[in-house]
Amino acid sequence: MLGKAVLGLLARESLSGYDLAGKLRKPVGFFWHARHSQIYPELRRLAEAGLVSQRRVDQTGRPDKVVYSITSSGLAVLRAWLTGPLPEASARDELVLRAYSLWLTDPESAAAFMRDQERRHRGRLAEYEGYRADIERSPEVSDPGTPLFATYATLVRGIGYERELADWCAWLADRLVAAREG
Amino acid sequence: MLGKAVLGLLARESLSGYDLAGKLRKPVGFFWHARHSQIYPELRRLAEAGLVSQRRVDQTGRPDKVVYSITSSGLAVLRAWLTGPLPEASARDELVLRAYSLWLTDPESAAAFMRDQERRHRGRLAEYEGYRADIERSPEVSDPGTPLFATYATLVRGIGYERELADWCAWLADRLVAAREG
DNA sequence: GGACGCATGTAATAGGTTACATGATTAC
DNA sequence: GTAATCATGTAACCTATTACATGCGTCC
Repeated sequence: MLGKAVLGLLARESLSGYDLAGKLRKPVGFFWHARHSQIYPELRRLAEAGLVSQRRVDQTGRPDKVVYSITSSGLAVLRAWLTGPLPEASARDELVLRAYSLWLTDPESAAAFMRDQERRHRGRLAEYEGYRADIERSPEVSDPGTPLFATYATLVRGIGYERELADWCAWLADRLVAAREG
Repeated sequence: MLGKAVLGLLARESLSGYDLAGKLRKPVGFFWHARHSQIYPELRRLAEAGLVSQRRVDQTGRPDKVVYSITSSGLAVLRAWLTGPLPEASARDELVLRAYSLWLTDPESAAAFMRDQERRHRGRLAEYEGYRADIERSPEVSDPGTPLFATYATLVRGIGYERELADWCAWLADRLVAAREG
């Protein structure tokens, strides 16, 4: 899976391991991330499998680097994966897991906690809305053949996700205290 | 994290490892799952830490079993965790990762794929709506001090999640083909 | 001289999946 | 007999996180 994330980035532009690590620090497509300690070994594997090629780039004023490019065989692998069978997603969410045991705490603390989480996700939502305002100015967002279209699609998902989550936090916080008063 | 899921279940009722594995086969609270190979070692760790106690139950007509109960110290750990600091959730979603590279495929295949995913999530949504109809009949859902309240909260999150995801799939599929026609 | 960014790696540990393994009882 | 459910475990493998490690160049 990490390999596909890396190939997806390299299909857009050639990058060094360092650049890839930078992009994958914040989740790519808002739903995948990785650290450099994972990326360098993965690049070696991809290179050994012939899915990426490497090119040494000598630099002055900063350390030399190795730039990776996707190969035609890498592109083929990526394309085949895109619309292939998708295994059951195993959703894991610590926040919801906590909610499952929230009946053990006093409703006030629980509501305060959920309000705090709501704030967090509203913040991320606002950030994403900002990206959207920017990205929508480009006419390319309407063209499914452009990377920007795909980035936009993942951004819209990110916005929907954060909004739904924030709304749920608010709903739960309300319900926790409403029961007290009602 | 798995330990908290197990404690959360044992806070509701005492269970054997087998029972726990059964409950965790389908995600508990709709957002956490595990397999028996993970659960048995975890129970041993929890027992060693004094967070659960074990009791041998002899059975006739079926194999004997070991039933685990949460201890007061286990309850304390669970309560402390509930509203404690929540580390940044690292969202990982293969479907959205694929969307990030969907510009590489022809829009028709991509749209068909997304429609298929939409169907999948609408199905799960319908299933969850069914649970909700059932659960809402009980007056306990309004009482934050009951496990049912907490279960209901996670169910509502599951419904929101699936609906948002299905809507996004439909939106993306529309946009992929709309561009062709428009 | 020290902090920061560029650039790349390895090692230890933790978490999770798949597969291997056993053995009892019940239902067909 | 044979498949399914109850019941419990281990081992190999893969993935991911945290920490350790190095070294260059620039900016203050």
